[in-house]
Amino acid sequence: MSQHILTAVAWPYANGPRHIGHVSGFGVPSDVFSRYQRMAGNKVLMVSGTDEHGTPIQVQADKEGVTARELADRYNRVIAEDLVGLGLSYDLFTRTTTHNHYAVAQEIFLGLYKNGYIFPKTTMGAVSPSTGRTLPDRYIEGTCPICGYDGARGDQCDNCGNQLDPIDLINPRSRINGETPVFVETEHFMLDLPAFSEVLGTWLQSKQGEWRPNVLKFSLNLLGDLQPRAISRDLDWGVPIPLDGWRDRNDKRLYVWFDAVIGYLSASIEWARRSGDPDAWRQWWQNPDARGYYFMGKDNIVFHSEIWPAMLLGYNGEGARGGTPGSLGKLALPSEVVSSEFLTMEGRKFSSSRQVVIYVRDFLERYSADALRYYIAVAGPENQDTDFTWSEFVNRNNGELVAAWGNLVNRSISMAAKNFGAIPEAGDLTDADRALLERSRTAFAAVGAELQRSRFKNAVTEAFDVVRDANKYLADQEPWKIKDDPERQKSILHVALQVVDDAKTLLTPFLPNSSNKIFEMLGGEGVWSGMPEIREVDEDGGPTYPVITGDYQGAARWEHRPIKAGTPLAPPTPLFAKLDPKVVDEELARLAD
RNA sequence: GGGGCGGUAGCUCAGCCGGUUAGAGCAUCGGACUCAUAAUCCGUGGGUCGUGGGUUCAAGUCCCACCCGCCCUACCA
Repeated sequence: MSQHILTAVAWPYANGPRHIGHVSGFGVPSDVFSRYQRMAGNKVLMVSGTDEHGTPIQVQADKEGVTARELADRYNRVIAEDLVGLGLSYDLFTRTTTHNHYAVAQEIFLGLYKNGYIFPKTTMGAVSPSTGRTLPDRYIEGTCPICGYDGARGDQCDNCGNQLDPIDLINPRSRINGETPVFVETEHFMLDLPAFSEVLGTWLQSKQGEWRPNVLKFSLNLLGDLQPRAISRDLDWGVPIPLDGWRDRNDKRLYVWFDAVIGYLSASIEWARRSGDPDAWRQWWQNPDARGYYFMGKDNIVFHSEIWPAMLLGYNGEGARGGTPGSLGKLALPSEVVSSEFLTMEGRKFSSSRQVVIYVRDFLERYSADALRYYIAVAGPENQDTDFTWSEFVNRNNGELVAAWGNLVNRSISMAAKNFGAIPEAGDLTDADRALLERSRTAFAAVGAELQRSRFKNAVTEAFDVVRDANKYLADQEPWKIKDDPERQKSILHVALQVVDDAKTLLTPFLPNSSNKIFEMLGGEGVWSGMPEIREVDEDGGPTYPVITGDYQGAARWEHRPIKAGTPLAPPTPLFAKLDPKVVDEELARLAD
């Protein structure tokens, strides 16, 4: 039965290029999942984009002497290129600075407002006297009034751990330019999260046994002390507040997190419009059989398991204050929040400022996308923080991708090509032949079940067990020794090639580039698993911007398919590049800079 | 300070509701083979499961305390 699957991928923040820690959290897992779901016959809509509003972007733009818009334009493109390079199959990767996104974000705000879940409140805020801009708590530091530590941040003292109010800091100063902030009254809009604690609790409880326990436990725990949360900011960079008297103010904008999570919906709507059927998005958001899977790193859990669901419930009129759905109609909550832990780098935290970082684009300049995808799938931070080391990367690449899998493909095709020039016919099968064929066939259900649950490590490990068994089979059968019995030799190579073909299917979600090559080597025509591309688009003739999209309706299906005897075979070229162990030292030297 | 997660072989990691001699891959060592990017296959050694208590016939697996690492606590996945 074909199902509608929304793959909602966390929106990368447009303040710099992506490093491999970022893509190990939201990128590769979401793509593996989506490719699998498409192969399984489901209708996948995979959306995301760059998150371009907020104070950090404004601050960095000021620092570089450009406008926030210019900075966002730059990194929107850089990030899109990073993600395309990895082969991430977004149906639409867009951005939050589109007219469409502004309109949808404002519609959600209005729906919540009309249903009584948003209310105004006057608070004291810190303002930078020279720029007139609000200073978020994090951008203020000073002496802690409790312990006397001098480097306390406005929201918390790192020394004694106490939560602080920036107005209490002794000698407060801006971390941006050192000046002393002034505190003024400012009016903001608050999202009434407590009005959702009961309905969120019921909803979360229903996910027991389905979600990863760490995500669920964390989310349930937050329900205890939900507080109203400000969803506006004193800033001129962001989505305007769509109320009379506010709309035209250039000093008030929606809080970046409020608008960013709406991106999942606005991107779905933009995709539908570009596809020619403006209502197509409803199949993923209003169809009771559709499922929505959200992929992110662990620091994002609260926004996806608490705030975004609360916003949807409020828009639907399903919080404690009741209400009616807004003009878009009732919207679906996440089915599952899939969160990754963090990747560390040679034992240290990723840090762009301290050069403890590997950018995706630098990585892809020297190594293949499949090599990185494989490493993240098999050794990534799925259940706990994990450490990326270059020696581990080289070992995995050389020992598993090249020696086990690449070599199996190469030796099988090479022998068959040399001896028969085509896929040979199978004669009578022995027990060993049947056992191996059975092995790869049953792997589809086993690997598929793991992928369905987002257990990528288990999935790729099981798929690789087939590869190991196939190498063992060849070692046992020794087809190179039985030159006097070409019929038997044909059978063995037919079986080996069949299992190679099955394994390439099993590995397609992880290694789409190399699986596409194997598909061609074995005589496949057309596209096996589609790859993404960047297209320049615009909105009603406005400025163009890049989006990631693609046609992913390839031939790939999650099933065994018989190879055709007689298909011509050419001598193969290696699939994966073997790495010289010296690259470990070279890469470590780069880090030490 | 509050909350969450983790600390298992040299390395990177699996171990669901507690149950026989704690697993995988890589690395080490020994052997076999030569179709293949010297790749493959077989065998071998290696861990008082962070520390200290407790519950139990039985604990890596439950409870308590502590140590260490990481995340969130109004914006670095």
